[in-house]
Amino acid sequence: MTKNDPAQGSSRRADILSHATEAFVSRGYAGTSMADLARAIGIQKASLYHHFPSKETLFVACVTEGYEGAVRRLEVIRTDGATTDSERIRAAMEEIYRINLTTPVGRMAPLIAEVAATIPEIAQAFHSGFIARHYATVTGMIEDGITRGSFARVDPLGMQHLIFGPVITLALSREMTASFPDRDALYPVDRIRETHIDLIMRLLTERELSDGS
Amino acid sequence: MTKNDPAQGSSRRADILSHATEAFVSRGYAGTSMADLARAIGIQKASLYHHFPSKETLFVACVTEGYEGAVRRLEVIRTDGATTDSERIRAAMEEIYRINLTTPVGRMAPLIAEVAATIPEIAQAFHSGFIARHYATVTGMIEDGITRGSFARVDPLGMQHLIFGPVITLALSREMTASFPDRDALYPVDRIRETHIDLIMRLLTERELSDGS
DNA sequence: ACATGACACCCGACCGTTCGGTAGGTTGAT
DNA sequence: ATCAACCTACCGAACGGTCGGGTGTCATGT
Repeated sequence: MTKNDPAQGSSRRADILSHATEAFVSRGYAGTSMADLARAIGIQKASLYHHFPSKETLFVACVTEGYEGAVRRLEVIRTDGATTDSERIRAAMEEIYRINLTTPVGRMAPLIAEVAATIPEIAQAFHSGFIARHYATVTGMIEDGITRGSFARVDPLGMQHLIFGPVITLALSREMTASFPDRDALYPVDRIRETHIDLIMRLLTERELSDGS
Repeated sequence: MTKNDPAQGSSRRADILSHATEAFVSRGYAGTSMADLARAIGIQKASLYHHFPSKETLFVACVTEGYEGAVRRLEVIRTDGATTDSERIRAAMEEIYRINLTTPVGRMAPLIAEVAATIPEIAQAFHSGFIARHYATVTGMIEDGITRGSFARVDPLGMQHLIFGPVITLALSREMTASFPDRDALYPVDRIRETHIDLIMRLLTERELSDGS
């Protein structure tokens, strides 16, 4: 009958956000009900509405408050002057793998696509606040390397898709096969990541090749 | 009051499937209601249940009947003996772009991930029926090329992710930004595809490089 | 030291609406 | 006469959201 969490002050909000993010990411927006969510947290539905005025508001909070840290960590890697261009790209790619495979942020893209038609503002916010900044940071690192002569003159846009595409697709594939007993054999993260980084580094540091045809 | 479509015979089923696929793909499984779907098609909800006994059955039909043609077309490209290994890879990649960007099949992966927990059979079917066969075909083409000496000795698994990842992510990105006025400028399909193919061909046909470090 | 009231937090019960699904009848072609 | 195709009308359950009220905390006035 007493207050559930007297020692923690207002950690309820963060508790709700983490549970809601996990639920939205794994079951979709429409597939997540406020009643189920409240049950998972261990409070009543009306208490949920005390912290967030609507399901949509809760969802927007999950998305926007989820990516801030991830964006900043990648931007820090770019401005880290203590390493070489190649080492920075490698560190950035390892961070991108970490974000997309071990945090819910990387599994949010399908979620945004699902609600983009009904909540257009969320697609704009996610794209300008997370994706565009993520892409711009990596593209900037590549352009830095080209300017300094460390990298071959590749198309930064093409490289951007070659760097992010496999990671995001891998996160989606693992999400889709989460229940498979042989998931880790089908999608071995460490091997795929190392091979991926190796191939990207080859393209970035190769000497100019003669144009094929 | 007369029959709606007297000339078409039993095209209603195909009509339902195409409308349902589009709805599922753009609004998610839970976000698609049978009533809305019936309204979009122009029939009553009970008529929907005349053709499909349940929402889940309809969904499974959308998925399984959606990828058969796509898989076969790619397998035909592999066994086409009239072209070189490089031309086959190029043709396969163009077909992969076409499938993922102009048909609903390419946008189904997030959908499968959404329902994987509640309908486990669908994830298994989609993975073994579509993804695994798609991957195996491309991996096989690469191994063919390596065996014949046309390609460098790359890791087929790594190349597989480098080939499919950017395409699937591009389809997802364009889905997510469908309402943006500048979507085609943000994600210019033709330029991204050509650059992607070019980079893949470079990796496949490059002479052995000295190992960087 | 103590009463007081504002406040954050949470609850059980309930609202109107929509959900997936069903019952039973009508139509039109074979 | 039969039967696939389609209809109107309806069901119980679950949905997002609201209501009035209960409880513990804390700053304040006396």
